[in-house]
Amino acid sequence: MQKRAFKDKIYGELAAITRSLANPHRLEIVDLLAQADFSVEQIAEQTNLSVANASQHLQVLKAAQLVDVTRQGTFIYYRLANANVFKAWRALRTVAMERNATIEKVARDFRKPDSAPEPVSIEGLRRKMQSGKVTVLDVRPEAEYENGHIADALSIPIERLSRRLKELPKRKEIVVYCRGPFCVFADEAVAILSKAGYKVTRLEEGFPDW
Amino acid sequence: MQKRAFKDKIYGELAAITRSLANPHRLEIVDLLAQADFSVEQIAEQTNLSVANASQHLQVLKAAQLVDVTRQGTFIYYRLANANVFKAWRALRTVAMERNATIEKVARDFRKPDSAPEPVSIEGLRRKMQSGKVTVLDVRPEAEYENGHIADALSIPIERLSRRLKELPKRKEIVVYCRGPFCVFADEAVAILSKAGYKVTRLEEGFPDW
DNA sequence: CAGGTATTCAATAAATCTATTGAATAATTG
DNA sequence: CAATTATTCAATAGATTTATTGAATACCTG
Repeated sequence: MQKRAFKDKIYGELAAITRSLANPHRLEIVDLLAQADFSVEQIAEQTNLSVANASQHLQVLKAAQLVDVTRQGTFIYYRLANANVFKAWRALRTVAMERNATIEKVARDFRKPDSAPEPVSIEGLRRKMQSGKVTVLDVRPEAEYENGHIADALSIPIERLSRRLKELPKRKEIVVYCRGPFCVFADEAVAILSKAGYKVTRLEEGFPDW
Repeated sequence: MQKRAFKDKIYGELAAITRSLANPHRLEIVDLLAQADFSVEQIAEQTNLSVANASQHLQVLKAAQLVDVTRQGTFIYYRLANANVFKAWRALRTVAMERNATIEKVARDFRKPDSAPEPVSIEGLRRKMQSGKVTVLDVRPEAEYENGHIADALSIPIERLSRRLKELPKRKEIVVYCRGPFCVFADEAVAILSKAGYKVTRLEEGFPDW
């Protein structure tokens, strides 16, 4: 094989994999699958896609071998093929957040109305946890918490938070986390909790980053 | 802004940046720019593109803010915007090499005819260097060597290697490196040197990875 | 400022990607 | 086995991406 043909082949394959990620819905799906396994229907619901359309996008990811499937009865569960897929997603996310002013602006504007406090970084949370003066709260759906969570974190899914406030100690500071920097569960939790008089911030990133 | 509109905006921007990488030529350009700055003409030459076409691809990367430019006289030099762009490229490369059997196969087939020895990893080279029994050889063009190289590496651009063999000590093992895992300069060097009786292997990855 | 060189722009046709729709398939339940 | 449910497939129209071509622009040299 000639040198040029070799390179065309290699970069062509590389681009094919990259293209399989280069779509808003598929990126959202990858971000979701970083939490846990989900069925096609669940994925469609979470991402506001029709089931057929979600399925098509999942086929694209599967063809690129970025996701794996397991059948359980009539349900087919999708998951990320491995941790490197998450790392690639995160590397793209990092570049995008850093290079693209729109993303930061949109995120800030979305959160501003709640006059939210500055999010805490992963490093910051580690320090707070070592000093022991913090309650860590996971507001993702229970299944995702069970699939993995920050050690000693409490689980109160966001939609039940208002009714379960009394489970949270009033004295300690609370740090809430959810799926990732683009997940709004933690923002909603911060709004609810600060209104209820808690000292609360959100973790900047999400559990998979942790 | 509604939750769905927020997500559509965020993932849309993310996908736009990902799309700017999702093309074989643009990936090759990013891989090249990881070495040093290059003018449009140089980029076009290295990647076998017409100048106009290379320019268009560079515009796409520039619009995504993945590259920066400097004008020097009539030349315009492009460079990667920062190290995170290289990290994103590498994360994609890692996933692709791991998930896509074609890439490994093509790379192996291309190298096999030379009955090349197994490449050494970055870790492996570090160990060899500590024991001091290795000559490290950089076969990239001189400008790239000058832009940055492995400490104590010799520089002999691949096209001059055959004529400058006497500069290399015969006794020590040689490890050659070049631009990256898809760069064939190191493979050519291994072929030349092993034919000349040297004990030689290539570094699996390239200088930017180091 | 005229001529030359490096780069970008603009227009276009071919190829590829996307969402939608409705039908087909595969496993489970009764 | 028929009915049900979850998922995939197939066809298609509209949108986007790409390479090519030739012209336009920006800067340098003399």
